[in-house]
Amino acid sequence: MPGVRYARAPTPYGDWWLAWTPAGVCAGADPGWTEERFLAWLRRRLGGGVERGAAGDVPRQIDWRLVPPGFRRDVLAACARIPAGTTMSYAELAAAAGHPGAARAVGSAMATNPLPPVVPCHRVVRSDGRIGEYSAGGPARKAAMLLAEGVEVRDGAVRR
DNA sequence: ATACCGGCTAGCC
DNA sequence: GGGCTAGCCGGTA
Repeated sequence: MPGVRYARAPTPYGDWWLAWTPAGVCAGADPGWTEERFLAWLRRRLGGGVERGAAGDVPRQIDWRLVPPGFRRDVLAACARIPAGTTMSYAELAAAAGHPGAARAVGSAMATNPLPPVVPCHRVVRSDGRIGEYSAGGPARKAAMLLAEGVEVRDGAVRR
């Protein structure tokens, strides 16, 4: 799959690894990943033809090629519409995505989000306000990211 | 089919 | 508030 570029690019949460095609951003990985790890991860999913690009060339659009249509795409697309500085519970996101009652499965979909932090799965928290888990760096990073965009986080929970 | 498993939840102490 | 539980849904082996 030629035409895939990647770079360590600035985000509101620091420099993250991002990958893109002419169609849009298709993958992301947290700052803790080494370049080798991200590259290997990209090649396994997109094939060869992945090359380093310029951080300034990252498109704004999202390229959903790594998210198969269906439940996961529905949920991640709905997640992408959560405004910065706000949060939604797993149950609310399930309903917003057209799958009421699937809160538990939404957690699993977030856990396999291939494009953090572009698809802001860090804005999805538990119904009781507790921060919940975060695959791309753990709950502490999730809390820091929320704080960075103005969400009040106290004792591992957000205001509800 | 069938049996787990996991970024959850509501209900009940 | 805390802790525990059965129930929940979609993914994967």
